[in-house]
Amino acid sequence: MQESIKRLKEKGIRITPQRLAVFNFLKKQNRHLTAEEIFQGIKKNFLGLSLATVYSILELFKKERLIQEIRIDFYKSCFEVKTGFHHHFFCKKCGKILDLEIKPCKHLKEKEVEGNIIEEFQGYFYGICKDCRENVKGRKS
Amino acid sequence: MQESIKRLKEKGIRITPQRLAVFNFLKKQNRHLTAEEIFQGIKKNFLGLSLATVYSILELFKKERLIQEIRIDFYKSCFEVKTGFHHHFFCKKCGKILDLEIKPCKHLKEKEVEGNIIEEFQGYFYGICKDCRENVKGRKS
DNA sequence: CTCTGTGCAAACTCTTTGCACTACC
DNA sequence: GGTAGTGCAAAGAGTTTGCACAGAG
Repeated sequence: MQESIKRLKEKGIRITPQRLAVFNFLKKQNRHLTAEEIFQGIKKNFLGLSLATVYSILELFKKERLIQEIRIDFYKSCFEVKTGFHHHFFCKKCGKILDLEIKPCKHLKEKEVEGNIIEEFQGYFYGICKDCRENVKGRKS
Repeated sequence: MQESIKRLKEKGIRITPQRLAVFNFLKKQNRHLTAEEIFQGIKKNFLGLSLATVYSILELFKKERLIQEIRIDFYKSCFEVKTGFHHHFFCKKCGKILDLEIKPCKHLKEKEVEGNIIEEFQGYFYGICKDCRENVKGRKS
């Protein structure tokens, strides 16, 4: 809690209960969540917390590089606290998003490619996840 | 032209003037285009071509793996004819999407990762493109 | 001739915006 | 106390859907 406040202050972010709640919720869940999920997860502690506020807070955190936005699922964004660099996998069948453990290759960490400044990289894999694959097998189809 | 018809027929896609037009336009332009751009580019040849039809055709082509969808720009999709595997770059300043020539590493072509079946990979870089970077330099800011 | 594709307009989802009110620092 | 953040509701963009008509095979 104190540590969250410190992280936000370091970035020059003014502390509000809403911001702390969003940051702590993301940290505690430690996975990718949609704005809606964050909103639902927090709102019981705030009479009248607004989804628009959640979006604006996420936008701010993103700008300050505290979190990253993942848009592997075409029709909604997920957010997660920035951790080690990793790729994501999206299951076309069940819509699940997984973190992949495979090491990203070296040149994905370069700061410049072909004259363009790289601030960020997102690696998205699409396919059928282990679970869905095994279910299909089970049904021997 | 004949070749396009052949490609579509191979995939079991029924030939219509609209589908041919979309496919040929994408092939001719040979770059990522939004649904809207495709629509605008073709509609002069079709009194009353509909944007919804363009979307449905793109969806079909995508399913048949003739084209790929690129969603590096969070708020709109681009489509391009499937070509050699490459990464994309998105300029946060001007919104331009570039193809990067860097070779993707070997394991990005694997068909299976950690038990999940991989059908597709998208590598998205975000940053400031060469042109915008130089303009800023020029203005010595 | 039949089944599939198309056009149109309306609907839908997620996200953003504008403005008055609130509350951090 | 002043500036920056919040809530609300409404707007916005891009995409999808439903249905009647048209056209490919």
